Amino acid sequence: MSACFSEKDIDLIGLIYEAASMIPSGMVSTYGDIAAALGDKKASRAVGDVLSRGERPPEVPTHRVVYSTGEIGRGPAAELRAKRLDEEGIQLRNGRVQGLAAARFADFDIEPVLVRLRKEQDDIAERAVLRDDPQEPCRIAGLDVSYQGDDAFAAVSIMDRRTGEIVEERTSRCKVRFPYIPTYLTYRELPPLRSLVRDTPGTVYLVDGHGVLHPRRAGIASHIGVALDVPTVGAAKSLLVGEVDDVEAERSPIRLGGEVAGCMLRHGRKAAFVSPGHRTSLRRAVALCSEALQRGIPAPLRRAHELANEVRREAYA
DNA sequence: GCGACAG
DNA sequence: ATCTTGTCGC
Repeated sequence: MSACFSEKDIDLIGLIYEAASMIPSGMVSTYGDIAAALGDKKASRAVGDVLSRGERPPEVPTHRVVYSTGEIGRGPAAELRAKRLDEEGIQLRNGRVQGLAAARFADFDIEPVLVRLRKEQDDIAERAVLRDDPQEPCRIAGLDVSYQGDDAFAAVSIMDRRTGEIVEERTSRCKVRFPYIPTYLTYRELPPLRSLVRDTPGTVYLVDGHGVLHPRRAGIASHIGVALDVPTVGAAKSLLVGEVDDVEAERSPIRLGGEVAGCMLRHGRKAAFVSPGHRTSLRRAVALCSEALQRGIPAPLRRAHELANEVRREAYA
């Protein structure tokens, strides 16, 4: 059907390695340079995270990537980096690259993949249906992911709406190939979650993240809903975009772009930020989360979170 | 010191 | 999200 959703999962971590490997000896780049080459300078922190991780291939010249100030950081790792840069003819002084402009490499021959992903999100937003399915949901599923380095452990926990009992649970495990980047959460968590989502009539999926409360109105709940064609609701623990009308209230509308896009459900200090994902109205999204709310978190989400943590701990015991 | 954008 | 000891509170 829609070919744009069946493309292979993006290996952004591999692309970051590729980009860093393009920096010639004797030159340096900044984390922001690589992020910009990949299509979004906002991803510079993620680039830094990936290049600092212990799991990276040893041949990747991570020492050639520095802060925008030219600084290389402090500590034992920086000592080694300074040594390698010195061997390559880079002048350092007080832990900072001298003449950064002259030694700077930014001509990366690589696809700005994040630009393409933003376009895909725009497409998801256009396809998202913010009206209720005719059928009233009888089961509420919760989806969550936990991590151990680049190992992802996902879980789904399905609650019967009448009895409140958990009637089905499954888990999955896979390697992560996309770092956490705000507004691109889908590309990190969809791969581990995909196999847990079934198109079962009467089941609505609560996702740990936002629906339309997203800069492009395409948060992970919207994305999963449209891509896998299931009803979804976003329920996040903190806000990404939008403004809460009354933070003090137990329940308050959240405005985005001049309209009410979501709702805050507060329970003491904790709050759930709810927004529709797909095939669900804001009204129903709030009703579902509200009735399942347990200490500030919808029960199926809490259970999925616990389950994902359990399998992760078992795997690393 | 300011900004601080889900997990 | 994860890293982590003790600490605060019900």
